[in-house]
Amino acid sequence: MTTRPTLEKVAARAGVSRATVSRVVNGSASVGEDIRRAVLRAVEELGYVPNFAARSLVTQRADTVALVFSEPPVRVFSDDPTFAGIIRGVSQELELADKQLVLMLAGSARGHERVERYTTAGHLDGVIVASMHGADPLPAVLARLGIPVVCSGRPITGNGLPYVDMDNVSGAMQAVSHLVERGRRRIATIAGPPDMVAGIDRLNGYREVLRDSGRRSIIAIGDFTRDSGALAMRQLLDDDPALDAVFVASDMMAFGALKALREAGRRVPDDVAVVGFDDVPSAVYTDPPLTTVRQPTLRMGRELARLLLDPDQSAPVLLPTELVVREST
Amino acid sequence: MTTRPTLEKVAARAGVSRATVSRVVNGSASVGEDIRRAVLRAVEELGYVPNFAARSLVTQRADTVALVFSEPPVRVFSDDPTFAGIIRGVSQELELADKQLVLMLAGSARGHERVERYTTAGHLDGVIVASMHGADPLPAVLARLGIPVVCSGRPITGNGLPYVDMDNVSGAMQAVSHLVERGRRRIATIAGPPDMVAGIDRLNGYREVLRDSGRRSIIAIGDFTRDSGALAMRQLLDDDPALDAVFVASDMMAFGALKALREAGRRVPDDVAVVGFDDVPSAVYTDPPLTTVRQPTLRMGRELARLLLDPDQSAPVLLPTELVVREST
DNA sequence: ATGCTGCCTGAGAGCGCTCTCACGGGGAGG
DNA sequence: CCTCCCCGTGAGAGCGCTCTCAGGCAGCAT
Repeated sequence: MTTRPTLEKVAARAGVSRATVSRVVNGSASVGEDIRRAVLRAVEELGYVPNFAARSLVTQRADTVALVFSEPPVRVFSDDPTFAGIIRGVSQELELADKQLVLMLAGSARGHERVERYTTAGHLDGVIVASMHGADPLPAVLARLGIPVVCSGRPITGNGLPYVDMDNVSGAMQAVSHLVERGRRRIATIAGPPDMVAGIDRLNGYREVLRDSGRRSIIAIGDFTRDSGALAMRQLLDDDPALDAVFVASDMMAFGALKALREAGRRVPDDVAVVGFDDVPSAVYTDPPLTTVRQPTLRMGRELARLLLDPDQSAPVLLPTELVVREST
Repeated sequence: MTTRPTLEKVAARAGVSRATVSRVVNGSASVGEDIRRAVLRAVEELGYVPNFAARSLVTQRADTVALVFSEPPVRVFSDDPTFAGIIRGVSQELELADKQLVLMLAGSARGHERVERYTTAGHLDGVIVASMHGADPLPAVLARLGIPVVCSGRPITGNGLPYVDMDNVSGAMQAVSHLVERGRRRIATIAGPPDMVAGIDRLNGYREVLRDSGRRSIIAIGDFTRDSGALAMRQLLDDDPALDAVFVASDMMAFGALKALREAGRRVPDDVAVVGFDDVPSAVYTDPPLTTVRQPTLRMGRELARLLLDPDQSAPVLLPTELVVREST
């Protein structure tokens, strides 16, 4: 038990050479059927499992991919389920390719450096970078290390790397158009962080529809958290007490907004209609259930993994979003 | 860029032997100060980073620890923030020890097998097993492989392995006592899965207080998800329409229960008082804000990592829980 | 029967690192 | 001034695996 069997041992047991065992284990063709069987039996009997480090040393591969969140850990692993879907999707797809996923948080400069070292040390043969703020240099740095990199969300400054993104603009437009169709006159928005693509694009979608429908925009900014949503809602109510609708750029913030509205004595949707973005599971459980824009997070994860694994596909992927109408509008 | 510098290269550049460079890189004592400096300069100039596979091959260490969830991925990475806290805690502590964390899902038999192979292949030098159902054989199997294993949550059948657990019994007792003190007469519970320690212990706590206070118990079972909470609440209302309080074994289920209560026209807390368990962030955002039992998830993660890393500590750790009173009671 | 082609197998050289062991030289003690 | 010791350094042997290369043998054509 203490010491694991090596290729050598298996070879001895099967009465063949190391090379042959290696061939069998790696599923190489051209091994005599009887010999193959003998080897497999020896492997079975000894409970042989190839040593990863030894293999990796010679193949220069690690069969491991990292999903890096360029974000303080609080948000990623708090309870924003957007990340959860992505993680699961990536994980599923990677499993099919028999690769292992490791999650890394790189919210700080130290974090960036850790990821870099980890990559350089040869732990990884691919990296997915998610939730970037501003012009995050990390993806480009990693790519320069000679390793495949894909981005989750369009990089704010095109870095030429492949990426997968949600169609945020269209989603926002659907949401706001819906509010317009419902006859709302004063439609505000709680936007996401101005240094994140999801924040920017959703705000642009809002602006566009508002402009086309001849309404004026009423804007507050949040950072995608519940607390910031509540805060922004209070500001909005101060700015324009007569607003009758609000498009919130994330469900988490919408939950905060709902609470602020409740505390301000406004009824939803009677006084103020609310639309969120993300369609997290708990959107069904709010009072009232939240109208929101669904985005395919699981699929995003899968596409990210696929893009990373497929060497000759590098075109960006844009995933559709869809309005889900519930009782908050 | 294509080919990373090796120890050899650094040695050549610094005009010393490989052994010496290795000593410097690994912080060994007894290297002349001037030579050490020369080596460090060479390392710097060449951007040398030790190859992980080569090192691991000889040291037999991987400097990597896995956190495996013996649970279908849906729950772990949905939006139950209990896991999030644990993950962050483990991650923090591991970072201090300069080890990398990898997350593995092992909800299926295939998953178990994957984790086993991964461990045997030498990827890991420690495993934390979380959210076990029933008499999960995984921890013991892994331990038999000769690798440190700790369990998150007391194993349902003592397997002799070190573990960290929340004081679920006491938490439940606090919650139910609180309900009793509030003068509630018919106190029901929505229990967790009967094959999970958290489910069992919380139910026991409930039972104990109820018995002592001469009330009869009214029980429904859920699986810690929102949907199951809603379902269980409806059952409870059927069973005893006159119930005036419910202790719910998880916040997620409590959210479901709140919704079911709302739909049944019951006011909270006027008609029915509700206490949850976990104190997830969104517990503040429900209507009304949820009274619940807080558990130190971050700390749990840290303790798990500490227990794993410290070879000569194997005593179980029991973490305190604390009632947080809000408006739902 | 002999030569040749082609397929299967084995031998052996590393991959980049750590670590043991031996060695050289300087300081202290005789 | 010589010997002993110890400290700092280098040489070299692997860790377990993959992969190239060459050798052997069967089968076919001549």
